[in-house]
Amino acid sequence: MPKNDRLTSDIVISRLPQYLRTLRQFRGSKKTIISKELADILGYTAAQVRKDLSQFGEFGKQGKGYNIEYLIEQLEEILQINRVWKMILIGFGNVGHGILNYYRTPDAGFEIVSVFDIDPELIGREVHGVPIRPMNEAKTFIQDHHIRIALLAVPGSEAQNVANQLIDYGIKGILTYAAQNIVVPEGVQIQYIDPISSLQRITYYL
Amino acid sequence: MPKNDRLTSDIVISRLPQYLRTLRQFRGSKKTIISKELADILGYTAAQVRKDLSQFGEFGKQGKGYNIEYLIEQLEEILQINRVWKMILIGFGNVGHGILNYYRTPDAGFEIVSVFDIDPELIGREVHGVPIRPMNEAKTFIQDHHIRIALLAVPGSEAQNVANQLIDYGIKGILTYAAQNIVVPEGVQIQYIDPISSLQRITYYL
DNA sequence: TAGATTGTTAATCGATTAACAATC
DNA sequence: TAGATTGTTAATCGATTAACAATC
Repeated sequence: MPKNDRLTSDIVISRLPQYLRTLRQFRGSKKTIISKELADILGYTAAQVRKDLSQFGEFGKQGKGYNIEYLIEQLEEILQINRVWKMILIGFGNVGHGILNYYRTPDAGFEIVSVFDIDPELIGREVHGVPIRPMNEAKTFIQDHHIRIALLAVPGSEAQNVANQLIDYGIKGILTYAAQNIVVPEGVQIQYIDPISSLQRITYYL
Repeated sequence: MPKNDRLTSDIVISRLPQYLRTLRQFRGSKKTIISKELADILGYTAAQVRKDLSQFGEFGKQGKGYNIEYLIEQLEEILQINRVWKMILIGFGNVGHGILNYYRTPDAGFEIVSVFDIDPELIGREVHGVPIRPMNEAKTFIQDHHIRIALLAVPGSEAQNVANQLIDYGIKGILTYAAQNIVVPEGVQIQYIDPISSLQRITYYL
């Protein structure tokens, strides 16, 4: 039972997946890890690691550190990834195609169960076992399968419109690959994958 | 001449690409934009937009706002993207394939000029006009073509090793798609594209 | 000129870190 | 038990925001 009361800031949440990823690397090779180790690998301070984790419970043991298996379990529960999330992918152009490929390794607990597009050429096809359906079936599909998460790979000019539709159909989380800001109502989560912005951050320093 | 003396924090830099992207959307439709508009679209405050921009110069006019074309130019200069950056892509599995597709639209000032892989099946092929070369030619290629940026799409277990090599060969900026932390020396920039972490941030709130 | 909005200062807010008592 | 490391408090640091004089 996390003691998080939504007082936890988003910046703390954004570090949890990093802790989890690092812990998984050590899984098997040893049993416990101390805050300083975790911190050094990720470039944080030991105090910050302990502070972040302490927001959700007391997972460590004084003098010993954190049990890796146990902390992984706890983080998976906090992040709600101790199950498989079924997602839909909207748009099957260059980007969408790449995304579908990316998620073929389903180890991560996220699975694309259907693609949607408006191109009649694509509709009805099946790629890597995932069917491509027409956009106008999205509403029914989302509702019938209780889909909460959508991956957006449509042209930037369409992104906001499509997002609005999806939210209307019941989608609560959107991961968009369109380099376009999307405004979402309270209670809907949006995350951006924007390699160009990342590259621009790199070139600034070169 | 930016008055930035490396006192500018990375968090400010990370917002510049967002400002730029938003400005480009408005390009054509109007001549000027005020800080409040820019802020509202991105979910910031007007004060923050003005403060961020003021770190680099006085780009606005009291009573008028910012000339969009001019501000775009300035941001492009600050971010050093008023030219085309030639990049190499390391690894041509599922992920690498998707990445190559992604950068086929070369409007953004970033271009993949060569792919490198170790798979003999792939080496020698050419995809979308981009040749796939053996890893052992990377050093010469990087040095001959003065490549500064590499996209990394190798298995997580290889990421650190390959990054070390690339840095040794002269690479100064790495955008990695591997879900693995990479330690780089001072002066080398690293950015992570990690959709799984982004999804985990989403599921936390669901 | 009057109105609007910038650039910047000072105040506030929040996040990070240092330090240490608690305890494994 | 002695040594190590946690969880947490208090101090510090840095980022955001409010407010306003300067000025287009």
